[in-house]
Amino acid sequence: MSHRKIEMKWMENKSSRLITFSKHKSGLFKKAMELSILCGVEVVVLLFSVGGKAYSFGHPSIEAMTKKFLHQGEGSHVSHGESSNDDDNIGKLSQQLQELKDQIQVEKDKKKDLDKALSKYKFIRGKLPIDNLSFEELVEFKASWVVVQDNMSESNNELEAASSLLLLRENRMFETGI
Amino acid sequence: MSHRKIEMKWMENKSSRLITFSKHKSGLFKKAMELSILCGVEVVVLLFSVGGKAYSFGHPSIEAMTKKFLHQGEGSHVSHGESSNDDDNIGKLSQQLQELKDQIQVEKDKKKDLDKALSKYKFIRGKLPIDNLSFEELVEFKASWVVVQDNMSESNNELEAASSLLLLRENRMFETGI
DNA sequence: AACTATTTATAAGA
DNA sequence: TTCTTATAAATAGTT
Repeated sequence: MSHRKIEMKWMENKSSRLITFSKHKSGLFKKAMELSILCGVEVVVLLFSVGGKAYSFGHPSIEAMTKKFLHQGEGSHVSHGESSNDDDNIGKLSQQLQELKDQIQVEKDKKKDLDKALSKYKFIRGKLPIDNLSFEELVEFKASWVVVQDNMSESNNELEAASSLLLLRENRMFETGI
Repeated sequence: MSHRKIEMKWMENKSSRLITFSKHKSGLFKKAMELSILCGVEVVVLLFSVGGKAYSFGHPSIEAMTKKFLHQGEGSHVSHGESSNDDDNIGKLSQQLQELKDQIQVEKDKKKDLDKALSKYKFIRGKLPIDNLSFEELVEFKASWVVVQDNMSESNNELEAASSLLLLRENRMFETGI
């Protein structure tokens, strides 16, 4: 009895599981790329292993998606009359970004001692009204979370988890598959 | 000559392409779920169609991932001695969040007029040093981006694109497949 | 939506 | 790991 189908449940045998993970990861990424090419869609696949290791696949490339993002709306915008030129806008955006950075730096300094206490903070579901936070509040929450994390462990696992959670929450508006 | 394999390139015929998209999307999500179950990994798949429509799949469920995130570190943290209790920490975090919210609201008010001009801003790759931004700077950039977007179109496409881009940039540290 | 001829993915073995 | 091969799964074109 060999070359048989396997039961759809967690594989307890570690070596088989690792082999299966490797094979299925390749297969999944390949399928993702095929879908992207055939139908002209952008695709992102993220995997988080139990050990916290993360794997990602994106097609088109990160470069291409960055380029698309940076050039979005080009050639299709409506003039408002009071517009300044691109260089001015770049300057203004950079300035705005710098002001936000300055503000967050102030927050960072004020919260220096708090960071340490928070580093072993246990979130209690229900006490923090995270389910009721808007997207914007979540962005802010994440910003504060990043501040809290600053002095923390050598691992980026929590940050990765936070990122995926934030993204998932942002995507509540998405159609969910299966 | 039927039931043959297809060329791996963009399908120009719209109806075939839609059927293929539907079939492959299901297949991809199924493969993602299998990998999650068999190997105990968390998986997220995001699709962005040309029209801007987005589809996502996550396993385990958003609920489960949220729960895991909220309880992360429980039972494994090291005492620091000067810790306060959970309720104090919740209060402090909430306060910190509120302060960040207040600051961003101030920024928002100050930038009210700028928003309009920026709404038709064309990003020029290379002029804005986005490739050199750190993760934290990107979080801040995104926060400012959200502010700018506030008065904008009814569509969430740009926000989705920004989200995926942010996530992709955060994941430069990840192993990239294929 | 369902049906099959084919192609593709992959489990186990080497 | 990488290859091989038997088997299972996915899917392209048809109905």
